[in-house]
Amino acid sequence: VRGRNPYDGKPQLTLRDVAEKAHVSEMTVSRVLRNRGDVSEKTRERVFLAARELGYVPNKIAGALASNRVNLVGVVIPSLSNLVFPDVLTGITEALDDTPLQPVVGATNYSPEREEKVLYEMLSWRPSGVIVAGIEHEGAARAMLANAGVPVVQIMDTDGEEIDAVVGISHIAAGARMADEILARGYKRIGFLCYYEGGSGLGKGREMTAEILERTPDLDFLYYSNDMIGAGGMLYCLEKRLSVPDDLGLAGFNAYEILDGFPLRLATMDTHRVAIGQAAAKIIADRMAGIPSETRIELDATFDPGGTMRAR
Amino acid sequence: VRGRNPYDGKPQLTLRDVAEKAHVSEMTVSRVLRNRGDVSEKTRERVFLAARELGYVPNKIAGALASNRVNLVGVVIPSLSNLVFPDVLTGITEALDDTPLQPVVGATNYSPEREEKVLYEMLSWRPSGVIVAGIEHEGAARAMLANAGVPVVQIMDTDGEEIDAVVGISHIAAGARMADEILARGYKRIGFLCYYEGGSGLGKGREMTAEILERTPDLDFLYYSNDMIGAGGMLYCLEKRLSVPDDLGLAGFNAYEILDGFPLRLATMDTHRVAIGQAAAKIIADRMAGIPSETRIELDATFDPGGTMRAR
DNA sequence: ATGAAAGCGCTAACAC
DNA sequence: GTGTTAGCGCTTTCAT
Repeated sequence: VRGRNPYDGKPQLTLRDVAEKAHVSEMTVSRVLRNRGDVSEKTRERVFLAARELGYVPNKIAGALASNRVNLVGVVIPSLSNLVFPDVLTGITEALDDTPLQPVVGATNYSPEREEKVLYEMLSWRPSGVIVAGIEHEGAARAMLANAGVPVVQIMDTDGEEIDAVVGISHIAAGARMADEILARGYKRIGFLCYYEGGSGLGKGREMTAEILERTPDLDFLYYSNDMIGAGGMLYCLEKRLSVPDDLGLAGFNAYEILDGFPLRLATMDTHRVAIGQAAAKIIADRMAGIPSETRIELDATFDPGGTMRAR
Repeated sequence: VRGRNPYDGKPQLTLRDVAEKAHVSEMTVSRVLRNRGDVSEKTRERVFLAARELGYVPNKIAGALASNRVNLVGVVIPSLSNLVFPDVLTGITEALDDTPLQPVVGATNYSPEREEKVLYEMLSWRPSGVIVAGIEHEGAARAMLANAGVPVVQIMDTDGEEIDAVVGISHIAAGARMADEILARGYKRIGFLCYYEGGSGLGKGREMTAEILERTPDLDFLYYSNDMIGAGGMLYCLEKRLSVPDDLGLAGFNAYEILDGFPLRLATMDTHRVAIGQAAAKIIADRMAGIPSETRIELDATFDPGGTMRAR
């Protein structure tokens, strides 16, 4: 009588099926399968056997509705193609690994409208918490997060006002630190190259570097908005036999591990993305466990001069 | 009386709340919010207004339980850090974008035990379909997939027996094709370097290349199991001023876009990962729509000699 | 065009 | 240690 998935051939197995086979009540089966409450070793074994023989897979939808508990953590990030975010996810996964919580990822493709939609979808599954990239949320997105009724951790950037909790680095401070280092090493004419990756970062880095050096040949430092375009620039400079780091210094941002193995190590700021993911996930796990937690964790980006900045 | 998420302060808004505010039945609200059935324009507006003013977010858990319909597609892949899989996901997302289906990703970290667990978790949410990387599933994983009762699409490799449907390339054929090309270009002493990425592929490629050339200096071709270690090897060879591609040819596998911008374009096979994702997702979407679909889609990997193989 | 009733599969609470 | 009961918030079905 009731709706069934159009594709579905056989009806799904329920607790009742297992209960009948094991000659116990549904409740006992439920207890065994969740390791909850006291069940005698004998019944426990009978139930496990029955469940295994039938190939029973519990229905989490029903369980979640009944218990009002959904052990999912929504993670809303711009993109999986940007190397930054898989790193964050690694940290989140690690931190959640010894909890019952599981991450569920949604990508916004850097579009605020899409972010709103993804958030709405996420929240409609009533997750135990939400981790969302960025601190500048406004309008509907901010309202949804503020009214989510679950822990909300904004990550990556701490320069702004958090809705609930925030974990990240101050990009302003990180930029200032890099500027200090550049000046302290005696570079004077500094170019800044900024590109939000869509296609190949390396190729774009080459292009942009060629262009800026043509336009302004007397620059003695190039600061790139991320390591990938920075690495492209580096390859270009090496090919043109420019003297790096003496006549021309280079620096990127993020410390991508993927670039280990390049001819020169690019100067960069390590933004500790794995640690950010870990800390964010820990906040949610702690809140679920009733442990009070920080609402603002500001990590320090770590400067690394690599081989593309001269000594100070 | 009933359980509530321990973190939950305020009770969640229900259809009932919206219904009361709009002076209609829950049923009417449900119809309006799902665009289902005939509702007069006037009530429709009243309902939307009430829902918006309250900030109502529907509870998908309840909806899914009642309708036995979950518009999620489980995607089980080894890792998000391996560049291959974000590409596949891009394709999946694209293909699902104009359907009600949404992808949900689980990572196995190349561990069969973890894959089993991830699959079990996925299936317990009763998704509309499953896309899983790899065709060699055995034991519990195979049984779960075979009995899932929903479309199952195995992706990447087609060399094996599919459970339900399969989309990918024949890695055997791709390897044979590359071998043909290597031989046709007159290379004679061929080394094969294989590494499943964990850390930096580039660095590993350098190391392995140094090692194999030391051990066997008279090789005239190096075939890498993937582009990333191949690119590392290429950087090493260029630094050592080896004559590529004349004295030493190089080839990788996968055609990573991220490498565009390297000094030389590495010879490779394009494995069409985005297309694989698209086709896999389309199979599931079609099945949901009742459209019969292929159960075996074998794409041809495309050979690209790049700049690291001499002419034939 | 709208409403009433039943129930999806499971779990919290309580009884025994 | 085990069973009984009620009900989570929604959608299906059927009645009006």
